[in-house]
Amino acid sequence: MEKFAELSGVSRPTVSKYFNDPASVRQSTRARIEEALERYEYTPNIYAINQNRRLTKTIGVVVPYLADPYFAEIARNIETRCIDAGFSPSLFSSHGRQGLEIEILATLRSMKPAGVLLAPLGRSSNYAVVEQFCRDVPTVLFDSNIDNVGNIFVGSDNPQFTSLMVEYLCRTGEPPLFLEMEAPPNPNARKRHAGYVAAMERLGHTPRAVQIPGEGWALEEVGHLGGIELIEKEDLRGKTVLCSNDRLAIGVLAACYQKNLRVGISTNSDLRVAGLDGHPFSSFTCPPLTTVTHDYEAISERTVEELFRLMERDSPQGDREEKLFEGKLLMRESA
Amino acid sequence: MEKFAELSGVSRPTVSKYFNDPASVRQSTRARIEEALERYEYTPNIYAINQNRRLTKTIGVVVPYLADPYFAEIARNIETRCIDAGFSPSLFSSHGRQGLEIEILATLRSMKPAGVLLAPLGRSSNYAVVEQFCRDVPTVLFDSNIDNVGNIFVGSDNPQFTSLMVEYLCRTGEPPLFLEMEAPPNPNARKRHAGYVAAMERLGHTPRAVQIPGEGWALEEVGHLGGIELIEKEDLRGKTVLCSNDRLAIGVLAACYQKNLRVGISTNSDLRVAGLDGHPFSSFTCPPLTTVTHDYEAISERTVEELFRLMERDSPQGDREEKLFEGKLLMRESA
DNA sequence: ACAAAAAATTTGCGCGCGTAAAATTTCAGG
DNA sequence: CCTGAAATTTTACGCGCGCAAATTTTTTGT
Repeated sequence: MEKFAELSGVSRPTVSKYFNDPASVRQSTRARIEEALERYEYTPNIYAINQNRRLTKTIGVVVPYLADPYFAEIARNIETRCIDAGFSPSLFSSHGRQGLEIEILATLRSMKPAGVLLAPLGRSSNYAVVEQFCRDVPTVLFDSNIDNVGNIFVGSDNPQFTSLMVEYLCRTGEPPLFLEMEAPPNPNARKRHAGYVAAMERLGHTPRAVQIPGEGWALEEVGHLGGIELIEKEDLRGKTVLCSNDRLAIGVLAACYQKNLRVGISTNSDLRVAGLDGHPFSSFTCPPLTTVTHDYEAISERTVEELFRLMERDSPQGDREEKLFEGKLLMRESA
Repeated sequence: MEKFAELSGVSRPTVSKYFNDPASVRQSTRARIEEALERYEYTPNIYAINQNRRLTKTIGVVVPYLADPYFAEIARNIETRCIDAGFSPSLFSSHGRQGLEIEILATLRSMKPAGVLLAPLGRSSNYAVVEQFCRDVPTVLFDSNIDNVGNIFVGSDNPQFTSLMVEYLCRTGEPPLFLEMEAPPNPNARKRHAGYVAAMERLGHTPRAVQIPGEGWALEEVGHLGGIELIEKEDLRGKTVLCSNDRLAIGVLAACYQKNLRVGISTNSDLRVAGLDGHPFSSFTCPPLTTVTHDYEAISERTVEELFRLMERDSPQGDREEKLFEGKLLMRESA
């Protein structure tokens, strides 16, 4: 950079200024630098830059499980927005492991990121670690809320999801039973459960939640095995099964197929199956899955937006905020 | 670090050595450092480290489209291996865009990574850029091969995939027609096509490949629309459809369902549908998808292994190597 | 037990840049 | 044309560390 500054005929700090904000130098010097830039090609060393800057231009993005299409889609969306805003997103997946999440937060901390978008593991997050992290680094929590942690949470209104679906299902047929994992990796499951119970009671029905065994993120498999087991134990014909999420539902659809049960709303079907999430591939199941979808665009937009707002005001002021987005019912053929 | 070294009673460079490799200092000094570490908590500044090291401990991982479950799965696998080997993987997705891939490679270049695992866009990669990158940075290409670029490629033997499947399909029923995209985002499609034609001819059948319109990475949708169109144009009953990949097949399954065609090997089915890839969710389709699966474990293991080998020998020596893994037939119910 | 070799540690140096303060240039107003 | 404030550029310094060479300590061979 020293040499490059010489070649362009200005001092090194001026060149430094230029790279931080080309508009901060006089038009004439800017022209000189840009001209030299074309002739000598030079790229500032990001490590030297980041070492000296108090805050970098990096934005950390952490999701609990990147091989889940829902998070893959959200991450893709968020990444694009960060890039467009002139930041360099740095993507991490906790792979469902608490230890990794802690490590990632430590790494992130040392990266001095301008901000972090964190979808925590939730139930299996280390509360104290996440809490302290949010206190030190401008962080927007998304997808999974953790009570009283961080300044802001952006996500979906999970009870509303279930409520919406329950109302629809009750209006159009048999009240649903609720299928969920015994130990769901994602804490939203709890809220969906609560939403289910509330909605059923509001409508004058008796809620019935079925817990199926299994843990981890292989949700389709859990749904499949649990579905098989349920079908063998109980005649599901005429009934309606609302799954805690689309991936479980996909597994249940597979189980129904295997057990020769026709799923759908048509008169010659045996039962209805519905999911929650608006999984990217949910419209290609057989039959296409009726579900409540997140507003992916809105959530990722708002998440990024709120982070930028948080980054600007350096004071960790004010009340904790929660921005919840409602889901939209996708009526398809499975229920 | 200066202060910390004082507190632990050794010189700063010794502490530096300790952090680079705890085994490189004497047992007694190591104990002193670790003791001090517990009392004063100190983390080296990664930026300062990376600025001064000629090569960092970073390993770049680039995939063309992270929201594709296949890449998500591979990336997850690879990341884990890198972490276990003591490196910090840095994950990037090109999101299917050439411009982004170029940017990512530029970023990566400035990150001085110890090595890079690159699954290029393929057809729409900028040949010159990728080629030069592989020349400058130890890089293992995977998934998509680019002729004569880089020192090594690790991937699947695509012609063998198709060949294996065609043989199976011909042995057990009607010879398949081949369904593929007009403009597939992934170059492996070409090899699968070639493998299909070769296998069919070898078996004495007339190959027939059907190109369906569409581009980009929304493969299920492309398969779905293309499937619908095909079904409307032609009676598929009694036939066998081999799709260029599982995601297309999932779309085709949806199309069949919608058009009231029963897919499967059972006698009361209308047609058979098969895919290629061993998509993570392919066993949960209705019916479960018959496919040829990549050896995910072996590929990711080998990919990482070869990178480490490449990193050790600094000379960019020798012939270009290609490590191809055979696929395994997964006989399920769809074909 | 002693010299030579090997291993570990320390000294000295510089990496490439941001940033505050000082020096310079530019520009408006009279 | 001159003065002073504002905008811009330069000077001076230090960030936190890796690395090579020099020094010290430990190990090895006889």
